[in-house]
Amino acid sequence: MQVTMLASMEHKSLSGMDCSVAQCLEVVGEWWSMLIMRDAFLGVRRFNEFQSRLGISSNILQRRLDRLVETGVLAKVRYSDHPPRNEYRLTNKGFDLWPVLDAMRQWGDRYAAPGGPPLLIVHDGCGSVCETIQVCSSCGVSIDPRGISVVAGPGRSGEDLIPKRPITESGR
Amino acid sequence: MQVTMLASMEHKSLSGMDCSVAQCLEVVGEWWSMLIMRDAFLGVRRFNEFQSRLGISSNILQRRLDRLVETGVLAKVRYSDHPPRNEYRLTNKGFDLWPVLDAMRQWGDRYAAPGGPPLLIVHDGCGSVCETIQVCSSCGVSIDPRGISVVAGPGRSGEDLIPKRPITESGR
DNA sequence: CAGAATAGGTTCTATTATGCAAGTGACTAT
DNA sequence: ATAGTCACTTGCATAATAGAACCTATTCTG
Repeated sequence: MQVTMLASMEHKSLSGMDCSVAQCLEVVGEWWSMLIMRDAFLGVRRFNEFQSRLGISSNILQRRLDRLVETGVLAKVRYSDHPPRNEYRLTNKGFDLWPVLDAMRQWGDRYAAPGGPPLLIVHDGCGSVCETIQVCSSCGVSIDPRGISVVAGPGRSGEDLIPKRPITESGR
Repeated sequence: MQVTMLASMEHKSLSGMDCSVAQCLEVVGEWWSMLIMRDAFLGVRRFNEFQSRLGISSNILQRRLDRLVETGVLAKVRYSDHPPRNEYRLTNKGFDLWPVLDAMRQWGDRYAAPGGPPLLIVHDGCGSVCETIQVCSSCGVSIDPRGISVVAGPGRSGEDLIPKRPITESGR
């Protein structure tokens, strides 16, 4: 699998990595990136607003925003020329990170929210507070790792695949 | 929102943080953690196997494994007493991180896999290569951020919520 | 018009984490 | 007896981070 470096630790790229999870981490795996994206989904756009909500130092925020723009998940949009002012908005590529963020939110709600979930999601379509469940795109049935098999795709040799076997401590 | 620190950077905890995404990142937000979990889902169990697949140094691997055990997503299971040998298996809590990993994989496949997806998922139930889609747990319809509203839950005051507005550069 | 405030940064330094290499202890295989 | 494996642990140089101060342009306030 040849991972050499995780998420580009401020620039060492792991280009050759043939794993999509690692590719995703290269974009949003740095220390504050995911929280910046979360705030972007909540409607935050401006430097100062990110900074005050996150409590991050401005130099780090600047580097993260620059990198998120560079990798194409945020776009720097000028909204005033006269004091030169920019805001950061999600691109479509950034918007598509929603399932990742949503999955993290649900996991955190379940395992690390003793006072109940901090945020609730209301599905406008049906009007109810809901969770997100994962279903198979072919048959629409709910899926989890126990009901799937992993095979090598076009982007990899498959030599390093381990034969299917129980993966949890309880032997599932 | 009061984030003070992202993912515990090797131990500074951000205890008071009322955001489930941040809570999740505190467990798997460190540099190699998510890739270790990915390998665990692929069936990797032993120290040496993680090390050789990831190309990570042994001291860092040790610290990551210890932390993943400490936070309860991996379990250290003794499989030999006589040379004392342990392996690391997913707990149920770790197993439930699957949607996060899967979402990252799909995003990476879409935006960072020029040679095609490195791995394909076959749904054993229907036998076809498939993707995962997210649907509303109430009505079963596919959802994305445009069709939902966010409201404060029991775990938060809601004061810092931003009124719903377009979040992408294209004004959606 | 002077002075304070705001937005969006940049620069500096101390602290902290990482990567690499080497070493340890308990065995096992030859 | 010697070499090798597995699961760690330690030390050290390097790199990334946090925190604070500083900077520039512009607007607001008195």
